[in-house]
Amino acid sequence: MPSDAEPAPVSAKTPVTLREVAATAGVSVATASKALNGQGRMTAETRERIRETARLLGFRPNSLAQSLLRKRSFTVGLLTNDTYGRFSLPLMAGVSDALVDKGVSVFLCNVEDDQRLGQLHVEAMLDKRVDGIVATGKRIDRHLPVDLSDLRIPVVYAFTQPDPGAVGLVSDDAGGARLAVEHFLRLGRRRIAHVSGPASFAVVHTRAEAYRDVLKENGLAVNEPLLGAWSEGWGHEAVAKLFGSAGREGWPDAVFCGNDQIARGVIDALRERGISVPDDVGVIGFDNWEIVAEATRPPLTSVDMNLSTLGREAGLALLSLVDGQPAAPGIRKLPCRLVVRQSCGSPPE
Amino acid sequence: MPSDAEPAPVSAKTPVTLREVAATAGVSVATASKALNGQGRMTAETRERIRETARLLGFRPNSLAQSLLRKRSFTVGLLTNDTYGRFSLPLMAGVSDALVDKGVSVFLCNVEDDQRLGQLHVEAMLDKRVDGIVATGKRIDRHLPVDLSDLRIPVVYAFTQPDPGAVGLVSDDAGGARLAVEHFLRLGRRRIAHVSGPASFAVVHTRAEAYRDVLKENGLAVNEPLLGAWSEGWGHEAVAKLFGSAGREGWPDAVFCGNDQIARGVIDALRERGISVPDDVGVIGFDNWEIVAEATRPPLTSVDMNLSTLGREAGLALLSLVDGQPAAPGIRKLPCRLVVRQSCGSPPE
DNA sequence: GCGGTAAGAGAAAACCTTTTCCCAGCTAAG
DNA sequence: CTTAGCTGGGAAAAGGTTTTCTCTTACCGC
Repeated sequence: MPSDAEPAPVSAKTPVTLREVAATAGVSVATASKALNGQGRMTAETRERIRETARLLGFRPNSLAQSLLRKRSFTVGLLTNDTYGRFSLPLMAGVSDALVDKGVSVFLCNVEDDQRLGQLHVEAMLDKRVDGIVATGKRIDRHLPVDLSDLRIPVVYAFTQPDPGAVGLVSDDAGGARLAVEHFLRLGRRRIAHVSGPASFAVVHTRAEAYRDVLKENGLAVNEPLLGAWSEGWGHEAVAKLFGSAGREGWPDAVFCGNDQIARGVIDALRERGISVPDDVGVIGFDNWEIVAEATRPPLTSVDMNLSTLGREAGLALLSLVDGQPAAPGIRKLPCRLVVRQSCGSPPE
Repeated sequence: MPSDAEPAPVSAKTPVTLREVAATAGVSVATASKALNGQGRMTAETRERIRETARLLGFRPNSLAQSLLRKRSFTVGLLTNDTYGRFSLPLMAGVSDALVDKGVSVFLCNVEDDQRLGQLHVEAMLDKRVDGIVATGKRIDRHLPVDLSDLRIPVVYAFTQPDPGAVGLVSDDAGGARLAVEHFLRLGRRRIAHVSGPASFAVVHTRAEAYRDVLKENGLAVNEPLLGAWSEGWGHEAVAKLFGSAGREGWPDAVFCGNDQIARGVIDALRERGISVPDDVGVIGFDNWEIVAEATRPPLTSVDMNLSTLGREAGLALLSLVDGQPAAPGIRKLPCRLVVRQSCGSPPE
């Protein structure tokens, strides 16, 4: 059979089964299976011949059959209530990236804040025998609208409130805030204000606390943080409060903002008042939302929560749990990083 | 056995099989299967007894086994190269929403622009026997870095360039642009400018064409569209070009922008020049990116591409393809809608 | 030449469900 | 009483793979 090197029919109309490979190679399915998996004992030639046959036929094992037998589906579920938000995006991508290399696929499950939807998705995942679940959300201090506490499969929580005794990963918000305030200090700024979001968010207090701590540690006066909304509008208002009164000498020379939108509002408001950023006042944001941070004038220095890494770590943690490695329960905090742009000025040489 | 109504052990440590249900109910697995699926013939009591047993035991059929037999996995893949972007988000959510009700789960596959990653994901999906694939991207005029043209499963393209002869869904950009320009006309504006993104994008030309058409149809002068970047910065520059020269009488009284970021730049730049929006100039954006549109001062009227609906339609189209309904190949355009805020003023009573 | 051993390969069970076919028992008609 | 027809339910195959067990053959040392 002088066949010219025919390419593997990678997209044959009907999938080729192990049975066919075995028949073509003239062996039993058992032998074929072992040859392809590197199991069992056989002559090197036999093994190679079978492998070659499989390659030629474009054989790909049916995952469903494998999963059924191995009790391992190489599939995990990703539960989120923030499908439209920007936090879960890098997180989801991180999870997916970490897992695709190991042959694990990810089910995307958007539950909004709907109990029924959550139940529906969890049941669908369980039926499909996912190996584990990553639960993620838009707020560190809120639960997803589903109960994952008593499942027979491992669950990892990322950027959402974990059940007690579970494995959780969150960003180190306190550390992130520290990064920002200490950056200001290194640049010689001393009158540092903090403008943040609503008091109902846990991160607002975590960051505010860290802000106070750093100032105290350095013997500086602590201004009570201004809490409001996560919006540009609040940034404008906050500037009015901070820079409205009295003489220049009472004004802050730095504003640490709870997110990038507030920071944007602050920068715009300062410009409208003729106050220069970064010459008169330095500004740092939080989230490092590039599309905002790069559009402010000047571009905004901001704290990045490394959500993509967080997702990646969550994926890996889940995987090792699935493999039976016992993971230390509790919340693990992953460091943030400061992305320096031009809203703080340069350090004195 | 006076058992108190014990709740179904919904999360038993090991899944209950049909075999166990059958044994408990004292029938064969065949009968049990038929009872639960409403197939076969048996006394109503038998059927009910089996169902009750299954409920009590918390039986849930193993999807893997079902899929293997039925050759239908109730699983589809969602391929995207825009995991970080905001276009695919609502789209993905739409797809997922449309399918979860039918018991279909969605694999999230982020391929970036990486051929290898694309190949990897497609093979993983094929191995897992997905019933079909939705391909989506960040640009209507670009291909994903994978070849889906010769798969044995149906593929639907949404918001990305489809292969010839395939089913594709995109937003009606021309219609969207029309919506914007005609809105201006209804408000009595006559000197309408168009500021858009880079010429390398197909949508830029589609929208510009529609812009010209509407003006011509109404016997108005057509200003050549200003093409630049998708950024706020370009919005500022464009304002300098449009409003820098000559006397007020040459200025536009409306600017239709290619996206919301440009629109934001335009609005900010106009304010800095003391030109009032909407009194002197109306502004309309494109994309209806709420976080931007609601932060402009005044809030931005914008064209929404209904991406969520697009995703939903794509999901449903794929499903009917999977069910063997032949779908008309070619590109289907879904209408946009205009979301009116305050950047254009009110219509004359 | 014989017992022992190891290599090479296959048969069959297992995973869990669905579906087709068949059987036993009963009723009613002839 | 025989036969046809129906009813309720079970046996078994199918789906594709992995794995354990078993079998055959050949080789080695004595």
